[in-house]
Amino acid sequence: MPTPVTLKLLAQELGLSIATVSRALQDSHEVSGQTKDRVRALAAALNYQPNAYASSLRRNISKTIGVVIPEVNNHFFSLAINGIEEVARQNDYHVLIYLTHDDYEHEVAIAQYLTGGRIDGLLISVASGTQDFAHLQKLKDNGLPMVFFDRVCQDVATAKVTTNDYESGYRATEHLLKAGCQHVAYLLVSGNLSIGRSRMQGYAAALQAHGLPYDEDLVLSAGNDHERNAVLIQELLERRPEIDGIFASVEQLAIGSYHACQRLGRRIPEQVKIIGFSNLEIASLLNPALTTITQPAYDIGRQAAAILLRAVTRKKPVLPGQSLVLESELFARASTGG
Amino acid sequence: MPTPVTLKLLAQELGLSIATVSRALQDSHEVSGQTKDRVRALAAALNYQPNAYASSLRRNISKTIGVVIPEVNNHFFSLAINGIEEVARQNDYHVLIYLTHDDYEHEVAIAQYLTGGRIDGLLISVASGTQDFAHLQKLKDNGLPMVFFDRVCQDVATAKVTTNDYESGYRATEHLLKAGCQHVAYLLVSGNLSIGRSRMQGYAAALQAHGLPYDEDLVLSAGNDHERNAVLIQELLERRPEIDGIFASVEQLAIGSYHACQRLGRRIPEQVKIIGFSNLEIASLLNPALTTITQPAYDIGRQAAAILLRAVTRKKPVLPGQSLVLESELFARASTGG
DNA sequence: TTTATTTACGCAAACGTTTACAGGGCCGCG
DNA sequence: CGCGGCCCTGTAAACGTTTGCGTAAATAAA
Repeated sequence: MPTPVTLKLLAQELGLSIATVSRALQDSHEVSGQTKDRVRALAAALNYQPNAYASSLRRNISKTIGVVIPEVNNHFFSLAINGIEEVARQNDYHVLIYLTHDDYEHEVAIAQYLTGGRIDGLLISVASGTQDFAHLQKLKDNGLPMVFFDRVCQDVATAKVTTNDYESGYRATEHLLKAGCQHVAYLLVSGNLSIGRSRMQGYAAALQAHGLPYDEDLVLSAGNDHERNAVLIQELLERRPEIDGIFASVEQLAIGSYHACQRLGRRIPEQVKIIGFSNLEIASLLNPALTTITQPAYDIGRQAAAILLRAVTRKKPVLPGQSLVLESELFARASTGG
Repeated sequence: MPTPVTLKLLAQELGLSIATVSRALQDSHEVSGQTKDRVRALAAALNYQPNAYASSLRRNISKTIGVVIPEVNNHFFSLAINGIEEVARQNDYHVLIYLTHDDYEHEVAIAQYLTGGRIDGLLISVASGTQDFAHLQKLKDNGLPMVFFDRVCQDVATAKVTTNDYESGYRATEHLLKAGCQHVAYLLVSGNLSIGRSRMQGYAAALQAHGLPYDEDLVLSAGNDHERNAVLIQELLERRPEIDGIFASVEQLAIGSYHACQRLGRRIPEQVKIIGFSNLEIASLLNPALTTITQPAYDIGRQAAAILLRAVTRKKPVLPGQSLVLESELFARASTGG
């Protein structure tokens, strides 16, 4: 455990004051070129690394952003993190990560943590169970810049980065209808998720546009337990054998649908066609290849981080007007008869 | 931007000294029960949250660990992060995440960052291109406790959490041989990856045990570019048409093999059998279902974090003797004829 | 009563940085 | 020669916390 090399040490070694050393390292104009060179040389030689906490304390800036997401074991979120991390790195920012496991209580506890000034800004995708947003509003009221992405919360006035969920829902449903489906089920995760709502509205609108009734019994609200979800889907397919199309509003439910069909011996796409929101790179290798609505997850992460960091580095608030809506893409594959 | 609520504010409000307030909140025995109650009540009312940086600076403890991994968009690592995050949370620790994108330069830059005292400990899975470990050795010499997981570096004397790579390589190869393969190719990512070596040794040993020759031309060293890897595999299959088995030492190369076979029109498993290391939950839904060697990724993350945090919280060094080897599991599926 | 001991609190220094302010040397200009 | 100005450097305070030490009051021991 060697003695840490601090400004004080450098100053002593060089016969300078701490202030001068500090300024030299910041390339301040009030220190001579000669001195700068001497300081920099020694700093490099001793591998000086400024103490992040002392600096943060003094400047009230941590050079760190927080990312709160439901889970990381999910292609959408892991791609988004990739984008976030890249932008953060470009701006010399560090990334703290927190997982809510899609649980409201966890989310509240994390929000509580985050009031300690540990981060300069927050990127968050709210848990599906979150109905009350007081904990997030409080963070914002405390002056913490934040940007929502994907799973946003409309009640908090700040920027949000999302995909065109309504249109995507419409297109996905229409894709099934054009493929000949007459009885399309809609699968969503329960809770107040705004994206679930938007996509469902698109679903309902497409049905209506094609003269089909909206049947509430065909809408399945699933939970967090993957195995249980598969069972729920299985039960739905048994209860309503006329179902010939499934629109899964999240990837996991598309997977669950595959499992359900496998167990029931229903053939995809002959008996049931399936489309799902998904960022699986290997959708094309599934049996059968899955038709997907794919969100630009990486870009969502990048853009959300960019908006946040722009605000943070310029010390300006994040405005709702900076919100972005990116487009998702439909890849037609074998699961819908393609 | 309300005035932050600090110890000073609480002290003024209560007519106490800062020291007493601080001690009260730490439940110190040198402050009376009455006063503790008063302090706690006000702290709760004003939602006092200690300034993490001031505390870190003073105590020289950040309650933060760093996680350095090649990428997050990878089932193994995202599961591992899940485990890490869980253990960290249980210990009231925060998690900083850094991605190397499997690039040595990135890794060095990150190591440089980390010397600032920002973290109390480090969990790392090294980049495949990393051959020189001076940057990591320097971190350790600086007194930073670290634990390697999965992609370890043998040269640094600290704990490592891995899977039984040699045995897994042996079993995987044997599985192909027992399924009737005569010409088994081995796919690895280039670089000095110790896991790649161990798995390959298992591969070579299994060949020998079954009286088959080790053919260097059947060993393909791939890179970071997924598309290019698929092409390399394709070329290998064309160059050596007798290949009837592929052992992919990482998930991505199993996927690449599927793509290669798809493009060449080779049927799996009739013409080519494939087995791969993988943590894909949906391996069973692939076309055909992929036979996998699956590592206990979540547990690896948990165990590595546990070892690290035990050392950090007890201020003891991490010893090589604490290393752990977990067992991976073979799931036989259709891609090997199962 | 005096002297030790405990209890409950305050004072002040320290962690390593950043930065407002002051000041000493040196120049040129009046 | 005196004075303002510039260039460079140092002094010291501040960020919010933790903690060794001192101390006054209260209690126990002598």
